Amino acid sequence: MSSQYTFTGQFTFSIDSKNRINIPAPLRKQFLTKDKKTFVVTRGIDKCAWIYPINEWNFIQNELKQLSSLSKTNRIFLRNHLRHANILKFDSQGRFVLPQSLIDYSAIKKDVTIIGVLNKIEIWNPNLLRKIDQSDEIDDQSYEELSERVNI
Amino acid sequence: MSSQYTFTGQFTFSIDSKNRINIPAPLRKQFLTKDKKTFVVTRGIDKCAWIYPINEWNFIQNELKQLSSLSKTNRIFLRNHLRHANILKFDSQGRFVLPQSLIDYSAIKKDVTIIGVLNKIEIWNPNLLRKIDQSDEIDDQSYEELSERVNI
DNA sequence: TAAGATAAGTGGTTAATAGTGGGTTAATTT
DNA sequence: AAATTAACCCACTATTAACCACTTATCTTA
Repeated sequence: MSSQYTFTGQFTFSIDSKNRINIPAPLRKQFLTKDKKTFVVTRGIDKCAWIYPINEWNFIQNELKQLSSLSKTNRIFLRNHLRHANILKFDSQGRFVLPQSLIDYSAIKKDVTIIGVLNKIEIWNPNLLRKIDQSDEIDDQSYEELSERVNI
Repeated sequence: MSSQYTFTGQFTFSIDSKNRINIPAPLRKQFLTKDKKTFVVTRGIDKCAWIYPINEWNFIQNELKQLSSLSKTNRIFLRNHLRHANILKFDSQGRFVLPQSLIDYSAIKKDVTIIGVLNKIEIWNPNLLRKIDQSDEIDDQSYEELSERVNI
């Protein structure tokens, strides 16, 4: 079963003196109906924070349970993805406080860029994202491979 | 399954002081019956904006959901295709506001040329489109290749 | 073909919502 | 018990969305 969430779009907001971040209204709306206001923030694979709605996270946890801890790669992967996961809610204004460890990991200062990526939301330092934009171009070979799996 | 939409034709309209663009009536009619007034505007591959009716976009989204974020190529691809996608509705007059980021990307000033391209609609800066017209001629070889796949 | 009626394109005003900032109290923690 | 953190509340401003109004074009019908 695929995700019921369809986060899209990009927004640039600011983080305030109490480390609160506002979730853009278009994204926030999807939370209110489906699983109230609970979600999980954790480390992204890139240098950003990932936000999953709680029932999306539950689904991912089930996927992770399939991985045997006999494999070293699996052990490392599991550890790093679970230890930084924080279960949070947002306040009556639609904001949440981003844990200090994730602020550090994502190198977030004053402004944040928030991106909807279907089943999750990414929180970035705008400058870092811009750098990634320029360096992480997809080469033709990768596009060729993608084209065999995705038809858009 | 091929698309149910058949957008065709070219129209030149103006964008107003509030960044609103009117969808030409002939194109607009196809929205009203099939999926109300919701659609997605995003970056075209060329320097223009693309509009997809929402259920057309849902089809694309389902394809994208197949891609795992463990792959770096997939992450980049997903991010860059979803971040510029805005889910919008048009107002009671049949207009919508084009997000600033897409105005910049498409270099749109005062006038816009709106083109129907089967399952999507393109929004262009008229001058840019004219330039493309002149430079982007299809050579004979490419036509030969096309002829093997499309019978018109 | 002329006149009325309808629809289409454009413009502006008002009301609601979203983003941001801060303060006060309750709850933890040390 | 003091200090730090979290929850809750209120408030200001800017942006956005809903609403109304006018002009031009197109269609209909006598």
